[in-house]
This record gives sequence, C-alpha cells and structure tokens, in this order.
Amino acid sequence: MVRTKDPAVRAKLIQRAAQMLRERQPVTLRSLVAGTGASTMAVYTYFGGMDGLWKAMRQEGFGRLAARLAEVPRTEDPVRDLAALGAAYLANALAEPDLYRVMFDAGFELEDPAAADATLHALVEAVERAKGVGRFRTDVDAAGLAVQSWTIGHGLASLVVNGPLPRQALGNAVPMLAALFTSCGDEAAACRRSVESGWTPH
Amino acid sequence: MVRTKDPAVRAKLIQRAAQMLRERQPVTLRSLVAGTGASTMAVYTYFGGMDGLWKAMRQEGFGRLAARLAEVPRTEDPVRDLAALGAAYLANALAEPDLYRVMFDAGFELEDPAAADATLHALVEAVERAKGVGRFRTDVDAAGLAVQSWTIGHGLASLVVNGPLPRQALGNAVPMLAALFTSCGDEAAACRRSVESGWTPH
DNA sequence: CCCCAAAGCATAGCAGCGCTATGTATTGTT
DNA sequence: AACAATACATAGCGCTGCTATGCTTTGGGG
Repeated sequence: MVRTKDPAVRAKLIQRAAQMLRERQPVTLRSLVAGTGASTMAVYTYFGGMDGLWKAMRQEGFGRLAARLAEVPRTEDPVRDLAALGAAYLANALAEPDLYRVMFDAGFELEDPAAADATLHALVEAVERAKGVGRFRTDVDAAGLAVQSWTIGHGLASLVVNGPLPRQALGNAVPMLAALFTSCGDEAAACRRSVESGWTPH
Repeated sequence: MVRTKDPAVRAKLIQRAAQMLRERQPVTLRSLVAGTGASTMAVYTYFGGMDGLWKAMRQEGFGRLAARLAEVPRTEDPVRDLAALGAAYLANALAEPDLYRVMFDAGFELEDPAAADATLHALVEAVERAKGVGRFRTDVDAAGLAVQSWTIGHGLASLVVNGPLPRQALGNAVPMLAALFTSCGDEAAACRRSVESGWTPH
C-alpha cells in the first residue's frame, strides 16, 4: 500500500452534497465533483458509487440529528425533556427537509447502524428517568415507548416535509405525546404541562 | 378536434406500472411501454411525462387505499372501527410497499386532492360516531384526531416500509391508538378492548 | 359525402445520467 | 533507489427522460 485516501476529500464531498441538497440543486455525479477539482472517480474511490454517497449522506443526517438531540438540556422533569427531544427532532427535520427525506429513503442502510440507535437511546434514557422519578409506571417498556415516540415524531415530520400536511400540523405533537405519556402512568394535567413546556423552547 | 385519447390505454399503463412496481422492476419510460404495443410517446400523450405518471400512480395508490378503507365494516363500536381502519391502512401499505412509498414521495401532488381527503374522511366519520355514542368527549376536534390517527398509521407504515423498524413493530399501533383514544375521553380498559378487537381481524 | 385540420402516435436523436475500462501519476515500503 | 499498490484523470458505454419531426388516423363542417 502506497497511496492513501484523504479523509478531507471525503468530508468535502459530503458537505458539498449536503449544501446542494439544501439549495435544492440536483446532486449528480458530475455536478457534485464540478468545482472541487476532483474527478468523477473520487466518488468511486471514497464511496464506491452514488449509492455509497447516499448512504454516507444518511449517516451525515443521523449525525446532525444526534448532535441536535445532544444539545437538548436534561432537566429535573424527564417528561418535559421527552417533549423537548421530540421538538428538537422535528426542528431538525424541518431545518433540512431534503436531508431528512434522504435519511429515510428507500434502501435504508447505514454505515454505522449505531447512529440510528443513538438517536433512540436519547429517548430511552429520558423514559428511564421518568420511571425513576415515578412519573411512568415501572412496568413501562422503555424501548417500546421510545419507538412509539419516534413514530409520532417521524409521522409528523414525514407528512409535513413531504407535503400532505401544513407546517402548523406539527402542533399535533403536543396532544399526541401527552396522550402517550399519560397512558404510561403520568398524571394527565401534569403531563400536559410538562409536554407543553418541553415543546415550547424555554 | 378529430382524434381522441383512449382511456383504456391510460388505465393499462397505470396498471402495468403498478405491477412493475410490485415486482420490483425499475419503471422506466421504455420498459413501461415495451410489450404494450404503444410507443414512448404514449406516456407523454396520457401523462405529459414521467412526472405525470408518478402523479397518476399516487392517485392510483390513494384510490386503492380508499377502496380498502371502504371495505372496513362499520360496527356499533366506533372505537373498534377506528382501530380497524388503522389496521386496514397498515395492511394496505405493507401489501404494496413500493406503491405506498410513491404515494408520499417528494413532490407530493394529486390530480384530485379529494382522494386524500376521502381517506381522512373515513376516520373523521368514525370519530364523530364515537362522540355520538358518548365514547369521546363532545369537544374533541374530529378532524384533528383523524390527522393524529393518520400520523400514527403513516409513521409506523413509513418506518416499517422503509426499513428502520421490523414488521412486528406494527404492533405498537395498539398501545398508541389506545392512548390517543383514551385521551379523548374513552374509558381506558374498554378502549383497549375495542382497539385490540379492531386491530385483530374479526 | 368528402375532405382536411387537428390530434394521436411512431421513429430517431439529443443531452444528461451512473458507471467502468484503461492508462497515468503518486507515494509508502523494502 | 526501485518497486508495487493505490489514487486519480480521461474517454466512452449503455441507459435515462425528453423532444423534434413526420406519418397516420379520424371527427366535424361545407
């Protein structure tokens, strides 16, 4: 082995693809490498083809999502935190709708499957805390509830990002999450308060 | 005006595209018309291009969905019926996953927007009945609750059809719908029973 | 009744796509 | 210093959706 790949080139291509996606320019093999000085072969050297590029884009998307979720503060009210995580999830999806669409496009596959799990883990951890402080029943399946919360977030994000529902439909997250958390043992009024508090920034 | 389009040709192309989608064959302009005797121009005559074909496919998908939902029996238990509608929605999505994906793909647009509304209407009607028989509070927003039920169904369908969640994750619909309907005033145990009954065929 | 204009339809070809074969340039290893 | 393996550039292939161009068909007016 004598010549090594330059990770910076790889990162540059990913960043450029993300920017083109954001600017709604079609991301094609030739248009992607144009202006970077690299040739079309670079995409094959670093990603093995366009499919590999999309896979890397999904990874990038989950990375950004994880970063956003990590920024959500953990307060002494875990139910509030769960709602805040949901709000951050939806904010992320709407901030870069095309990247979000790529993340869940056909052929869902990740270079590192742990990235998607990490997203769920943030939810699981909050659920566990809610159980710990007595808001949720102890027999609540944390992983299951995390998946259910994800389903609500993704369902709304997908329907809004893809067009069927208007932006303000995102507000449906509040009653839906409140209903779900109440069903886990939280007291209805307090639950509603926590969810609304977590949903509205600050 | 002298020569008129043949609606049968249009229908034939749509059916063929749906079949190719089901058989996971790539639906391209040339492969679509091959074997039909028609030339590539037919797609432009009847759909104005491939975009128009996809739009027609979305319409077809919503049509099939509406037909499936219409087959769901209306019983004296509207909460059960709501769950049955959700089950039918998910069954439809999983029966033809590629068509379902097309229905919500980027560029969501319908020839007849009423088709999507009709889907929601089946839910709204069931919600109204639930209010009528005293299962749901009278102040429940029927349209809002229908959208929320749709969000759960689409969220699960999308996550399963696109890969992130395994098939058995569809079972999450039961606790989610039960939680949602309970939050609308239904008694928890009865709600759970109704939802489980509607979810399981028969 | 006939005829012609308007529409459907077939053919051919264009630009762009992802991909790959091939040759060249580069660089860590021995 | 020479080698070998890898990165990279170029050119071209088969495919894509689309359109320009004629030919064929056919319904409605003189």
